[in-house]
Amino acid sequence: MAIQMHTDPSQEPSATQRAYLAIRRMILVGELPPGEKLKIEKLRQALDMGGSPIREALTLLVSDLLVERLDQRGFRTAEISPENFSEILRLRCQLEEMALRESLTHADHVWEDKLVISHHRMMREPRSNVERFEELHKAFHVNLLSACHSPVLLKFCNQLYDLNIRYRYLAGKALNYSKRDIGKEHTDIMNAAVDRDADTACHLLLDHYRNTGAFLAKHFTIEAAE
Amino acid sequence: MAIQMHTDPSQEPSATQRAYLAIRRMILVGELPPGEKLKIEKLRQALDMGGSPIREALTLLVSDLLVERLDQRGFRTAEISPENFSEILRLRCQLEEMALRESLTHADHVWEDKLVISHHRMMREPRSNVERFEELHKAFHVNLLSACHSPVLLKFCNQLYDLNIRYRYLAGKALNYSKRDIGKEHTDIMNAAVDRDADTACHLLLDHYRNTGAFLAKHFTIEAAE
DNA sequence: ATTTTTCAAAATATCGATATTATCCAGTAT
DNA sequence: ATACTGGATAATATCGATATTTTGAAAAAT
Repeated sequence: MAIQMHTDPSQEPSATQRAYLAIRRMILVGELPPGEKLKIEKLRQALDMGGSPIREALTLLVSDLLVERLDQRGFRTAEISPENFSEILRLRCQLEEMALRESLTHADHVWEDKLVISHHRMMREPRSNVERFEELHKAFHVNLLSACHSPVLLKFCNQLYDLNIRYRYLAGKALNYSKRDIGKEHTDIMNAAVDRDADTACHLLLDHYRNTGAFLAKHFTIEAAE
Repeated sequence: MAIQMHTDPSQEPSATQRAYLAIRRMILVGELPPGEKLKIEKLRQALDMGGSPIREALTLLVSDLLVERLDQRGFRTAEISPENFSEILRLRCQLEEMALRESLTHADHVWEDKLVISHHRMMREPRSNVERFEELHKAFHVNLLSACHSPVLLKFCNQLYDLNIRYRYLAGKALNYSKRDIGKEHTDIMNAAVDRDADTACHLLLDHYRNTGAFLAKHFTIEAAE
């Protein structure tokens, strides 16, 4: 997360913060399609604020690789491509494996509790509420890595996670994930993690990512061929 | 780098660009010490421009982990710590190894020429001109990895490189690097890379980083104990 | 003495207006 | 027709001013 979060919920967020979260969401879920020009004036009106917080939010999104900045020519949402997708997947597997292994070596019972709770919440949420489910799904994966003592690595993983989730949204709801039992995959990962079995946990996690990746890649190539 | 560079040098850079480069430099070389409050008004006067480009530059620097943003309480330069330093070093070794191996598998003669040239320029530059030397030193290391087809990974490596260089500047000019022959280390790395000998090149590169790292870590602990 | 409250000074965040710069299209020349 | 040029239009980048918010210190209360 590029923005510092409030710990005090009574504080209402700054305009920049609101703009950041709103635009970020719109890009992730595909309301703002890849390559779309982001006109300050339009966003200004849509979010009902001045130009400064919009510009600042967009600048923050540049660092998340969700927005591109063209000097003197404004902002646009990041382009997508099969190469970019496979790069994200590859990097994600490598960095998350590092993070997961380190997380498991430091994992204590507080971590374990958080993990179990986030797993439970995710399993309870109906898949129909897509955005809410994705939120809980992300929370589960973040918690898995959360005992890793490397904030920079976690930041990278987080960024890559978001970039990947964007591709998942863009692929559309058409994703029934064929015959996979996603619930079981998560449960197995959690169990291996709770057992501190790093090899198994990493293996399961990366398979989980790669299976989804292969599925999405197929989807994109079909779409590109049409 | 977060900012889009101009390919056309006739264009003069935007105020934001100027501010970004200037402030970034000041942080890297230590003119703006760690944890320093970055007051818009002060920077505004120092760089002779309005507040907007300053804010935007600072926001870009947040993504580089060189500046921290505290919602409603402005900006400050990132703090340093021994933990942060060793994290940077560790991550750098892991990511640069990945990048170097991939770079070497794709390395062609254009890459090789660029590498040799940047090595030559670095070796010619007197160490007395610190900032200029560091620029060339960075160019050499960037070129080593430049054939890697993973822009995101390269971006990460670049960021980590800058974070590390900052620690080197902060440690001060007191660095004579004891008995090491830095020039030879670079030449050896280059030769292994030109031979496409990934194992040797990685080994030498990581030793190069770890030796400097150990040296700096010693320096920091001495300083912290004083 | 320590904590709490209050209030002024300082700094930030944001807005609206303006100066700059890019874009697009019509008109002209080839 | 096609390629270039000029100028109107739209969009961006930047500024200066204002509204909020934080900070720090003095006064009041425990």
